[in-house]
Amino acid sequence: MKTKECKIPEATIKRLSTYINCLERLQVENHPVISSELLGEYCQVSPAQIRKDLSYFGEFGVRGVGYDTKKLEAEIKEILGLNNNWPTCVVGVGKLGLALLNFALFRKHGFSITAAFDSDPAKVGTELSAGITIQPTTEIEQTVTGKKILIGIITTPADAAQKVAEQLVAGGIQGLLNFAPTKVKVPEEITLRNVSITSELDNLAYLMTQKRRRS
Amino acid sequence: MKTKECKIPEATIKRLSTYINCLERLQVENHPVISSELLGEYCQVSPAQIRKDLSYFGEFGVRGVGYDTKKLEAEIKEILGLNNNWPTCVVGVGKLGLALLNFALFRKHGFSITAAFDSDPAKVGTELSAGITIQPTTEIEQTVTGKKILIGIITTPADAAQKVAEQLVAGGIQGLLNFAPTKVKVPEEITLRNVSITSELDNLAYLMTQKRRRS
DNA sequence: CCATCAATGTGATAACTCTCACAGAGTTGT
DNA sequence: ACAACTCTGTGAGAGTTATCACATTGATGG
Ligand SMILES: NC(=O)c1ccc[n+]([C@@H]2O[C@H](COP(=O)([O-])OP(=O)(O)OC[C@H]3O[C@@H](n4cnc5c(N)ncnc54)[C@H](O)[C@@H]3O)[C@@H](O)[C@H]2O)c1
Ligand SMILES: NC(=O)c1ccc[n+]([C@@H]2O[C@H](COP(=O)([O-])OP(=O)(O)OC[C@H]3O[C@@H](n4cnc5c(N)ncnc54)[C@H](O)[C@@H]3O)[C@@H](O)[C@H]2O)c1
Repeated sequence: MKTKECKIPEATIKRLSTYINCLERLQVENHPVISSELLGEYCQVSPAQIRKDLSYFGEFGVRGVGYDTKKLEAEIKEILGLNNNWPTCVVGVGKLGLALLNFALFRKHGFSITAAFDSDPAKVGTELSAGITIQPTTEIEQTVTGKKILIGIITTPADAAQKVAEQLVAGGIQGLLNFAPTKVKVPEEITLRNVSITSELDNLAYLMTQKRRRS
Repeated sequence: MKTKECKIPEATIKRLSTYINCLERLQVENHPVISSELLGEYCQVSPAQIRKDLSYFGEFGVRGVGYDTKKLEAEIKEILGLNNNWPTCVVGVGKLGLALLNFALFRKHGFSITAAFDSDPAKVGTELSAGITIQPTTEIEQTVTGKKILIGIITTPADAAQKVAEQLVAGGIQGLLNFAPTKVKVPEEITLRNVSITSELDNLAYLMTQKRRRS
């Protein structure tokens, strides 16, 4: 795998992630090989876009034939770093945190959730399905350090997010995925992504409103 | 509110949604007025970007002063169409579906979830907190039509997503938010957004891998 | 072994999005 | 009433991302 340049569009990375899901399904459906044309139809991306996305990282297809689904999936996982094992923890075991804790696809992408934290005394001590016990937030720092956890998922209410982020950073976390509807601030060396599910719905409402106004 | 042109960047819409959350917090923290500079710091967007985003839709600030937080929030909600009431339903009341059903921020943005469906006979009939009872999927079409539901949220496993989408469309749905890791196909007149939480984590892994390789 | 064919990989180009710098509107103080 | 000042709104330009068209490559079959 060669990485020609450092300027890969963020949108490309997002698409690579969806290609994986398509490729997995294609294998189940007995397609050992697929063209960019057909893959594009599957995941609703133009064929040229797919080829361009892949060309940033190397040549993975066979001209005149297409891509080996199994091999391409492995290559993309390598590109994204999903062939590593990423020790991950969840802070805030509420409705959303519980959903994420039980989300099977995460494990398939290399993320293994090895700890869960909550501030609610009633929840602390609860053993979750995966053999993980909910720990108090006071143990965040030492557990993250001790278990060498690299990724932290924040699913606490908004007003707790900043403090939780700081505790995770103190423990030596390297990446944070924040679901709380507030932007947390962390040192520059920490990789941070804020996820806003609400904005997806808002966007839907906007598009629908546009259509309505136009007609 | 004037809409000068039709070509609003998607990124702008996404940011408008986050501005709302910031503006709400600013009001609670007793800031009746805010400059683009400070708002930018709050939601980690450059001041120029904020002004440009807003300028697509009109003039909302007072020169030399800034923006009225309360008024601006209302304006943005109007722009996004969040001042309407959006009757919404959830299909697939699993871990994620339940989290979304109980998510308070949705209601604040104008989305009122008025029905929930699941194919699991053990779940059908369960009364959820909001006074909503889980209905069988066979009732999707008639309920969507009867309750004039406009938005459908799909949180079923991937292999059920397409069929569910078709049932919702048959009932007259206008917008779909799909959380299943597969792209569903619907008629052009339906507004569709696919949400991929996995790709957010994948993206995080990619960024972290980049940093690691660089050093 | 060569001709034919299908689908990739990519440079050029078009489209889109963000950043910058500043003119000018409105406020505040004298 | 006027001057000094602050922060908005925006055109112009830089930078980024997607699309297009086609030359190129490797497979396939006679
Ligand atoms: N539920 C959703 O569908 C959804 C969607 C998008 C974003 N979010 C956001 O995700 C977060 C969690 O949502 P939820 O619906 O799961 O809420 P929830 O109330 O069900 O869960 C929050 C959990 O965080 C715990 N908590 C509170 N303070 C804490 C602290 N300081 N340290 C550790 N844990 C703490 C609570 O005990 C609770 O278990 C919220 O910020 C919400 O806005 C939720
Ligand atoms: N859990 C997460 O954190 C998460 C994150 C991102 C995406 N997703 C996706 O969201 C979807 C749901 O995830 P989950 O964790 O809630 O799974 P889940 O298994 O907890 O829930 C799925 C629910 O869908 C119901 N269902 C199955 N077939 C159905 C059908 N044909 N019609 C109606 N309902 C049906 C099931 O009975 C179940 O209640 C999956 O596609 C998953 O990939 C989940």
